[in-house]
Amino acid sequence: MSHFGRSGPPDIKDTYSLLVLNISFRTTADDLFPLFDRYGKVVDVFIPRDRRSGESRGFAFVRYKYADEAQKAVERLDGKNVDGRNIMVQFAKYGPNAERIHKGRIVEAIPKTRGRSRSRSPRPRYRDSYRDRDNRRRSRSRSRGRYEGDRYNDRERDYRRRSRSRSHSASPDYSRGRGRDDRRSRSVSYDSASPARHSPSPVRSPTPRRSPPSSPEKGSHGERSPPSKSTSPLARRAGSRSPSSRSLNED
DNA sequence: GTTGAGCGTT
Repeated sequence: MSHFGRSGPPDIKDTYSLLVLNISFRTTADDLFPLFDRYGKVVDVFIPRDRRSGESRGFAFVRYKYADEAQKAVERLDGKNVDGRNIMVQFAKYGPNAERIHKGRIVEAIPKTRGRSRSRSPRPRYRDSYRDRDNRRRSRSRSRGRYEGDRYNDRERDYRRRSRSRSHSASPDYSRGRGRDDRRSRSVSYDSASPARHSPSPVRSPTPRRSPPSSPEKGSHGERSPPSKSTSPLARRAGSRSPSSRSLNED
């Protein structure tokens, strides 16, 4: 998708991959191509997108044919304002298929047994990601500023907290105050939506009449028979009559 | 309609 050929990478033998970060979510490969093509021969422009949502993840990969052109593009386009966001262009460090990249150039895949006991210094085995990339991709965005630890595991949250202390400045007082305010604000919203504005007790369901909060009921009818063991007066009455084929006709 | 550190597809 979003690249020239629809059969994966066209030709990655001597191309130089550039990683473009901090681009807008609306920026597409077609928008980046003319911008990067001005500084050299762009072989391919690819923007990883989410499979479920289909939206861009906010970064792109631009492949140049020559290193000097790629280097020039990095220096020229790094920090350039594109679509309202200043992009960050740098050489890619990792490859799509575990290829080794030397200064952005795809050298070769990781060999199995070759020169293992050479005089080469033992580089760290843990390169970085490739094992948690799916994890952090799930919590890609927009769930970080409000509710944390709601459905994410503790290890995931801890991982993000420690690793992303970059522009994160929060004090316990601020966090506590905001949480309290937020909670109260939400409660007010619910009361406002209720037909009866009176809420004698801040806890308990605001409508203890006949419809639980689980039923998205707005008016008077539209209540199907609950599939569970709900013993609502209405449901029980209907069930007592015709539990099989009358509920559809009844209104 | 939202979000914002990072490293990629048939």
